[in-house]
Amino acid sequence: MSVRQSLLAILDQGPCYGYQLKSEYDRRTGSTWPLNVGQVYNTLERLERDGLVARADASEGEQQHFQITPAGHTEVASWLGSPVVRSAAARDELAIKLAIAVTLPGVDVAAVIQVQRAATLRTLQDLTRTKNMTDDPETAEQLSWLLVVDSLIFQAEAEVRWLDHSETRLGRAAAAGLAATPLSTDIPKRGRPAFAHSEEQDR
Amino acid sequence: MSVRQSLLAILDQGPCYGYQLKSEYDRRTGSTWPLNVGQVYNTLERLERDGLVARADASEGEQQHFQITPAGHTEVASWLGSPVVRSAAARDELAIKLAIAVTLPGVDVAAVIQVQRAATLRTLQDLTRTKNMTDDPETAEQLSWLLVVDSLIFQAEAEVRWLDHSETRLGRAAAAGLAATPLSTDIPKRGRPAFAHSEEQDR
DNA sequence: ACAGCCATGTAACTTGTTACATGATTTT
DNA sequence: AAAATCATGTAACAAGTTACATGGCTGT
Repeated sequence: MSVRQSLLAILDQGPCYGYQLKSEYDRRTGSTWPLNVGQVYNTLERLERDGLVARADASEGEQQHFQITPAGHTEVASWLGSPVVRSAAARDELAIKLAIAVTLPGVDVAAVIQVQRAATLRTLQDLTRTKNMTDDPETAEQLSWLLVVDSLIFQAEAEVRWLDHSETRLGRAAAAGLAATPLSTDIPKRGRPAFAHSEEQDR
Repeated sequence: MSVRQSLLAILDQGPCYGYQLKSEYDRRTGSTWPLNVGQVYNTLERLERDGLVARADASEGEQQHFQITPAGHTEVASWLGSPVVRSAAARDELAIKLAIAVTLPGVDVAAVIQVQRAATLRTLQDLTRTKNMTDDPETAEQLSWLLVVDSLIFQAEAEVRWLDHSETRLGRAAAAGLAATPLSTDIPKRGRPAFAHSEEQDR
């Protein structure tokens, strides 16, 4: 939803045409998450469909300007006024991955953690290096770009901490003789073996 | 991609039928990110289309078992063997939101930060309370669930820290007289005013 | 009998994303 | 003249998500 909402928020500043919106977006969020131009036009079409923006009728050969509608304005205000809920909806791919890996027999979870940590540390280094190049921002765009980089750094640091934490937790669990579970064993109501090479049949 | 990959990884343990996959997924990742059953069947169909799983021919009235193909097995190994890259692709909705908000004139960024922090702190409290209920895990599922909760806690903490950090940074910027930029002002090459009520025309 | 879970699917839809075609204008 | 940038779109597709229909089985 962030592309859609961002473009709408920019449009709340005044009418824009497609290409302009793309450059505005780039100017404001930097090159971290590049935006394909085509997506702008798609998004605009969908925003128009939902009644949040409207085409300003251009007088012949003029660029197609889009302007926000009252409903769109309300939407932007609501977006800016309400927090982003991260736990719900947006699945954390890494958390899920590790959660799955832990429950899977025969998977070297320690290795998974190690690979991830190495990658994240490398990312962290790159980010820090990049950031040091432009501290002390002079424009609002530089400032917002800096905030994005900060965010990535904070997140990456938290990720590393979590990986360390998980590693020790897993060590303790292994020491306690806790092993991963194969498919559907708990409460074998109708005792479904699930494995093809399993002996008994469940029906 | 996490749902698709997770289901495939579970299938790597042995053949499953649709409903079973859903419960396996739930058992392993807990209730944080619930999975709709319908999605399992959709995902299975797409995995089959991509040649990563195959229908095991059921002998009359039997459940439709799916089994992983060699290609699917390779895919799982590759998934577990390579790190999740977070900075690329996956846009951070909050970071983008704040980055946009900072560059938008007339937006009370401090308020946005405050609302977000309040919400995140509340989430953090809930998570901590939930976690304390089941520390010291006894099964691999409890362990993986705990890791997920830990992950959310670590992330939420990082988020709060980042929000604080951003607040002070914004304070400094405001003190330095740094203001948000209106639409397309930098380098007015062909001097496009962008605002409808603007005086001059650019072409 | 009925409620509730087990089980399988289908259809419709969302946002995000990329590849491609097309032409105008500007710069080199 | 050629290359780069500006500018607008279209078409197709990916993954995620939900609502709905359908039927069997189980426990009360």
